[in-house]
Amino acid sequence: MGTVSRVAAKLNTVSPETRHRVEQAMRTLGYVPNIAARTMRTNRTKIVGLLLPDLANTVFLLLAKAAERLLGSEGYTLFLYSSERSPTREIEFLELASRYRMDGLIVSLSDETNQSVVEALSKMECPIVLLDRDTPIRADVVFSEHAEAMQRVTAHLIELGHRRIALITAPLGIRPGRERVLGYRAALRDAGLSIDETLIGHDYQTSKYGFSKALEMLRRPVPPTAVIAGGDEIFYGVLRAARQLNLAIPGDVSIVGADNRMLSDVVTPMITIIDRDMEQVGDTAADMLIRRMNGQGGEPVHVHLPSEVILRNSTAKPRPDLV
Amino acid sequence: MGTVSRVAAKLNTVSPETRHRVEQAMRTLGYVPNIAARTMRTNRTKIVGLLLPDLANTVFLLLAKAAERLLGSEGYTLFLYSSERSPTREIEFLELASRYRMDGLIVSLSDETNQSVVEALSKMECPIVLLDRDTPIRADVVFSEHAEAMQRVTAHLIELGHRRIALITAPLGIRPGRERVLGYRAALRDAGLSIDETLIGHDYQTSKYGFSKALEMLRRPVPPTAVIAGGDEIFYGVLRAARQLNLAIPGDVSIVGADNRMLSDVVTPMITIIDRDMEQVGDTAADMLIRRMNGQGGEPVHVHLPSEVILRNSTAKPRPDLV
DNA sequence: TGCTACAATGATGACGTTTTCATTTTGGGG
DNA sequence: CCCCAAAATGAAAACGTCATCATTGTAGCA
Repeated sequence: MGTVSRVAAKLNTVSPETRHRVEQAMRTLGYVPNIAARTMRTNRTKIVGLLLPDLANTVFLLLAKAAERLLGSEGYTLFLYSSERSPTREIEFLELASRYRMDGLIVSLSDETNQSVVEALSKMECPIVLLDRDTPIRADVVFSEHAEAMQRVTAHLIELGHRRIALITAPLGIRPGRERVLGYRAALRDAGLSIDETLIGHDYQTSKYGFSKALEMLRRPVPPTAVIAGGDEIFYGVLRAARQLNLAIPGDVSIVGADNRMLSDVVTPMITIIDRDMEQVGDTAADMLIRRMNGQGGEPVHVHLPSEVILRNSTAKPRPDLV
Repeated sequence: MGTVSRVAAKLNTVSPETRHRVEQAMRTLGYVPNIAARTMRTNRTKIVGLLLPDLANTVFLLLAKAAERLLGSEGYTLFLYSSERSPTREIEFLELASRYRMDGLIVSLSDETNQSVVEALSKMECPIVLLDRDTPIRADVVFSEHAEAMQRVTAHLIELGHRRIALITAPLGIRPGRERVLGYRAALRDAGLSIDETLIGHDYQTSKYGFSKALEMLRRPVPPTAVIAGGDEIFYGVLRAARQLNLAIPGDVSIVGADNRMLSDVVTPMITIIDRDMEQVGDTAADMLIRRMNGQGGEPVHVHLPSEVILRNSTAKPRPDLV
């Protein structure tokens, strides 16, 4: 009977006595509401999909945790999916979201220039919040600030006396990669230094690439005296390369990492990093999405969140004989 | 009409011509099947839930990836959930699984002695595969071997000349904690060494605990010459403690880690670890679950998978003055 | 007491799929 | 050329919930 539904929905159009009776019965019968049936009737699943490039990345986990907390308080369940940086898997995820009729999506693309992904994304029916990507899609976006922090930390290295500073970061196909290169160039330009293009790497966002690129650079006859790693994986790779070459940090080479507080804490010495508050990113994205799922209309909203440079022991003056 | 369903289900009771017509129409109308409706009719969601204690743990991610691959090939979607080692969240997950009518579950409990979790688990209707836990629940289980590998690595340290070997591992409320302590004790016993209970820690499975416990032990007037970390987080903590005290590895203290290949690769020096093939664990669990979901009956199956000791540079003879 | 107004509850249909059953069409053999 | 078997297709019911509408019960007021 419809009354059961009224009890479940906690409406107040049911007498206390009846409510009690129904609740009693639900317990003894082990009644569990059938979400599929509810979904068919209401067209809402109370599921929000979160698409991430990579789950091994602690940065994204902080974000996911924060988003889950906020969405959970509104009765939503978070569905976590990792694309492994594969556009094919990104499209598969969107397919999944359509079929299961998810109520909303938070999406971090692995390549914002990929046409088919962007097209599939723009065809979605549910509200979407994008993470840190420039696309023509009409959707809310949470941007992280990269250029300015990169400019600051590069300037800091220059001030310490570094002249050959390497930057290894994500491809230019995603905004963070582009922005970081921009900030880096700006700092060098401001200092009146020429830019050695061979000291900039932005081919892949993997630990392997960070490793091999850093290795190649640091083995040159005239190696860089500092290496800036943009992004978690590359950071790992750069650290491995430094160790492989038995380079002391910061004695032989200064290193700047990104995001990964856990790793940068455990490595000797503690690493200077560019950090951002991923919980804030998660909270912001979830909040924007909840509003949209509640039917709030209006133009797409763009939020910009700051990054922070945390100076620690991995950056110091270069050895005079290396400069 | 029912024919559409026949086309979607790829049954061969439909003429090629009609099939083509229907597929054409589906494309032009942008038809996406409604899983909720299908679920209501068939009582299957094609969703498998994976409950993990922690997503930051790379060990579990390898497992999840492997399971997802195998389940995906059978048309299942993996729903990932982290309990954050909270029994409350574990029960919430089971609630979720019931409401959404998931087809099967793979579950790693944070405390197998928790009555309400075990009870909730035993009330579930769908097939369940447990990961490495001893419970009275009638379900398939994938066990990892811990005791024997721990015994081997402890014996190795004894052979190198260590006499005060610390073990910091997971609580005895989960099988890996118990088994590791067993193996450790067995090795000491076999060598005829007495066991210093103050060198065994098994209170929490957190980085913080590993850090503070290792710090306390290593600061003693007569500190251990080797520390074995059982589990990922504790491993992190032990490394941080060693760094904080400026202890050289393995000069001042030998260290044995667990599971985390990524971390043990990047830290100087490379760390001796107890390792296991988590992809195999994931594959095995997924395979067992798929069989059950296909209706295969029979007694619960228990599978035991091996662990491996990988000797690297973090274990060496203790300094003579320390022994 | 009798009427109205409102609260509480019962009955019913619709959501989109699958499946079963009935009907129509097709093709082959007598 | 006709009939029957088999293949193809159409029609209809059911899954569990929620929302709408109709009905019953109750209390308040004249």
